[in-house]
Amino acid sequence: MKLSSQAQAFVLHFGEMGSRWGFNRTVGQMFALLTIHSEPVNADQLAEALKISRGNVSMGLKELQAWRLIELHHQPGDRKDYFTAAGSIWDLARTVFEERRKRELDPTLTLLRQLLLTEPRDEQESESQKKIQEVYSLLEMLDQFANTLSKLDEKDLLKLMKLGSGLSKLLELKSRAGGKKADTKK
Amino acid sequence: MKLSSQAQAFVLHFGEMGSRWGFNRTVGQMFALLTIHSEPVNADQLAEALKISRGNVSMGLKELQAWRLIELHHQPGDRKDYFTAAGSIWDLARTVFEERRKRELDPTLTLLRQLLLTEPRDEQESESQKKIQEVYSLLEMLDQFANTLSKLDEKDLLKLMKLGSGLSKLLELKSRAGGKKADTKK
DNA sequence: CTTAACTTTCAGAAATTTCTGAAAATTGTA
DNA sequence: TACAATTTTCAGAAATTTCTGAAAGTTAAG
Repeated sequence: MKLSSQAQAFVLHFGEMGSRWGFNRTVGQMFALLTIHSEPVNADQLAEALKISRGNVSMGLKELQAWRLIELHHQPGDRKDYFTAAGSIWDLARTVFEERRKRELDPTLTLLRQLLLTEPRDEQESESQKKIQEVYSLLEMLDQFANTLSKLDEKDLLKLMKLGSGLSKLLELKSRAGGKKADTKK
Repeated sequence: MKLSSQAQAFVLHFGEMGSRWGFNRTVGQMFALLTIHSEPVNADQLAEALKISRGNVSMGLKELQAWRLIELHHQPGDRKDYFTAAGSIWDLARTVFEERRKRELDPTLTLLRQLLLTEPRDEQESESQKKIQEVYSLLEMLDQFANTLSKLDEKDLLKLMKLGSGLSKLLELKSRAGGKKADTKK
């Protein structure tokens, strides 16, 4: 479990960025390590490579499993648990995207939906309600869009992301061609 | 500065979600408050409404300004600084999106670019390099795509997000129509 | 220039999050 | 069943982040 200096830098950086991506430093490091290292790695190796306690590794692995970012394996004749990143870089990015949508959008949508149920009692509340409705509509749409993106297969997703300025042209094209809902819009 | 119970719930929730969205609790609350409250608000009012110290408000405002999420105003005959959310809900969402891209993607792209410059010294390093390249390619593409989305005008963005399953059909359409780069792909 | 109104700063306190390591629990083997 | 290998748990310690409030800084008006 000796890391090249490149790998080392990669791992440390993912640790630092971790909190911005939704996990803590050591979880970020563990994820990065399992991502660049294609061979399965066990908990002791992680603890040694990252210089963290065995207990911390155990908690981190649990969290990465909750994110569905790692997979458990077994080596014949070895009772230890071995882990690898769950799939290709592409698969991992997709999973992170989906999990983040769930964690960042869903709870808010649920709350806002609930707030919109209660009738405003006065002018003041009516004003708030209106803003809440706006926020809700936007986040709801964003959530649906994220969902649509998640469902695209790799080929289409790649095509879409590579469009660049072609995207607005394509959207234009759609209007002219008269997309299914083009004439339904209010 | 009395908040309706709806507004109150909204503000508290944004405080709790704050950390997942890239800012701390009180900054999240301040942002939420300025978002539902259309009238300009001054620092003392924020401190009172959120029950936090004046110093904390000052720091939070500074951070929200760094995010470009609030605007400074002045009331005639009043020396205090007043703030409002910077634009419509739509504008705000766009800004959050752009700022997050900058904070979450750019530093990593910079590091990976740098790691890719050094020649691998052995088989081990060559393996790491390969993975780093894959991660880089994906994040670079994602960054470009986010950039493209940021540049779309509101009309097109709305159209795109509302496509739903129509999106893959549209992409299909593009292939058949023979997009500019369709035959250039390796 | 002086003063009063207001804002910012920042050292230390408080709150929160993360980490350790020893003990408890689990699991496979004989 | 007994035991040794391994993993998980979790109380308290350590590290980090956030918050307070008093002092310093800034600015406009007289």
